[in-house]
Amino acid sequence: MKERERDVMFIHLDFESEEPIYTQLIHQIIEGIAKKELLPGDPLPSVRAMAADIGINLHTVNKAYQHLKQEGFILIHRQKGVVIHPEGVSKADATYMEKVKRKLRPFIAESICRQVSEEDFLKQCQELFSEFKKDKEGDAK
Amino acid sequence: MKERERDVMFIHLDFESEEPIYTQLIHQIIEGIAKKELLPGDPLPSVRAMAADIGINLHTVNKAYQHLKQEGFILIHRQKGVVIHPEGVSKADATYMEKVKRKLRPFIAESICRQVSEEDFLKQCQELFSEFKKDKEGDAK
DNA sequence: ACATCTGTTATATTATAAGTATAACAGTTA
DNA sequence: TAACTGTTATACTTATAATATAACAGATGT
Repeated sequence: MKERERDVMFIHLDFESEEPIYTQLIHQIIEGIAKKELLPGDPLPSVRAMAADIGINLHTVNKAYQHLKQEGFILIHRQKGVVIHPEGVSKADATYMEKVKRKLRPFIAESICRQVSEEDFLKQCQELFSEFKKDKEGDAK
Repeated sequence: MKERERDVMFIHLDFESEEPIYTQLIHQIIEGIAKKELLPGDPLPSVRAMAADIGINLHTVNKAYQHLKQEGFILIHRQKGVVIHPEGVSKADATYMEKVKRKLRPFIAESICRQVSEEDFLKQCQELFSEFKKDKEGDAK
């Protein structure tokens, strides 16, 4: 077991990573939603509880929550609590797709330099999609 | 014409972006290689010339060059100059593919939340691949 | 020989971002 | 009343990004 890592609930943080903690938190929660481990209306721990659980400062958690709120992933009721957006995340529009494309470009450029075929690259994407849909098997009943 | 932007040769920088300048430089050069605008053996401007052309500090350029050197995109001959790696960039291995997958995961997770179908996501990737191969038409002769 | 170019190294400064540490405020709930 | 909620404010440390000079050592061209 490595040192600077923390696992709490579905949250996995790597304190050694160069990726900021609050960004990791954001991604972990979005992954939870994508995997249907977090459903619309589900409550999230308070900023203090989450901070205490994973051993970081409450402001770092708050920063992540604010970002998630701004992008429509969660709702924050002033004195109630934090919940996954009950009406689901807003669907992708043209602006979002352009953002994705802009962020994807560097990876594809480097992959082309390294002779990764278009087929192999798409295969990686497909594997990731499969990974996220794996946990949806409970839908069968 | 916007203010804080600079276009020199194939290099396009956005000083308003939150993406660091040296990172933008790295990506622009890698894109140039991917598009075959920069071929193995082609010279790159000296750190001072490049810095003067795009109006930034030579250390910022040097930082980008060092990264590109470390990852095998360019060669730096001490008192000669900087050239695109004559023997091409090293091919992708399993480690690189894992890195790509790890970086891709957050985008796919968010896309799933926003109800982007696997097909639509793959289409975006295909469009990017097409974009990079567009400039390869000169191969016909 | 001399001046000019090359990458490299060193030092210093400014600005910004990340993360933490306390503290307090205003509502809610038990 | 006590314990909880998100929020705000202030202060501090650390790291990174970017700039500004300056100098060194080797190569090149005149």
